[in-house]
Amino acid sequence: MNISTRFAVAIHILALLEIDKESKNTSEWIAGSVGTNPVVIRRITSMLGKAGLIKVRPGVAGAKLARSAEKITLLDIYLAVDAVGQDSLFAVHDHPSPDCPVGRNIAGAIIPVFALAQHAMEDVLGQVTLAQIASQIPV
Amino acid sequence: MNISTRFAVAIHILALLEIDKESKNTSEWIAGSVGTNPVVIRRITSMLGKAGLIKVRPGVAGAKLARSAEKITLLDIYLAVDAVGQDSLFAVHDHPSPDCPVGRNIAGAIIPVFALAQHAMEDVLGQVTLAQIASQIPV
DNA sequence: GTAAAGGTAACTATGATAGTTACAACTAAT
DNA sequence: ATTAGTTGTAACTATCATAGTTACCTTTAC
Repeated sequence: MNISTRFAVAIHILALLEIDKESKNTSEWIAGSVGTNPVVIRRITSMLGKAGLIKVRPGVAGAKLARSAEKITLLDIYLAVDAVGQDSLFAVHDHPSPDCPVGRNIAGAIIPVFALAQHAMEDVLGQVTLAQIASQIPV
Repeated sequence: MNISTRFAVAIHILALLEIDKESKNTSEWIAGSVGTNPVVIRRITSMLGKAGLIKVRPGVAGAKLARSAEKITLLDIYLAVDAVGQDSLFAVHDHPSPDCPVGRNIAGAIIPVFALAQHAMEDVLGQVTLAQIASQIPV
């Protein structure tokens, strides 16, 4: 079980926008770099646009970062594309028995730990900027 | 996208074995507490047994912890049930273009960050023991 | 030998993902 | 104003993991 490539593709798209400011960066062009279908790209750029990370307009070719790459973290991207729902990285079974002490209390015991673990992961993402990723890509 | 309930159910099973040492703890009994089918339980106890966390024997009712609950962390359980493959919490798209600088280098730029993030999450799990979980369940 | 239990294969239903086609809506250029 | 190019999005498909279920073999205890 893993987090959708949607997240990795979103990072790819934004890195491309940061680095290749000359090209038109249409969904078709981006799709070529990512190696997928333009609709997949448009689905993701639509989410990135709604989250305010990029500026896209219907009918007009290309997309642009809405703010500088230093001010976009991987966590921003992760949240934008809904990579993992809030506190839902770990699923918990739905119907433990209310007649058993363990069944009654297990969710309460593990959910806080799951939340801590998820937040630890997200904190790492929050400390890495798009600029840092882009800086590792030679022009 | 989230991590299978298999992990939460495994914790539930082990907590039950720790707390309810009197009952026979057959797969059917455990299934009642978890609220699922006995085969689902047997699938998981089989994995826990192969990982050396519990002792189970074909034909003989019940399962027992193979070592004390203080010495079993949630990370041990997570690894036992293969909740997430090694360094595979985050998926990366397969076919970026080798003709594009971003396509060529994006995987190398993000995979180390993904690994750090996953490890941060796993570290939290490694710091919580089964005994701590069990202690939160009133008898 | 028999009853009770675990181990496991096989099948189904469900849900998320990713790819694809199709088309409406929009913009810019002429 | 028309047209070409582009985005936005719905709809459909294929694939995969999960979880539930039935069935049956094997093993153990008595």
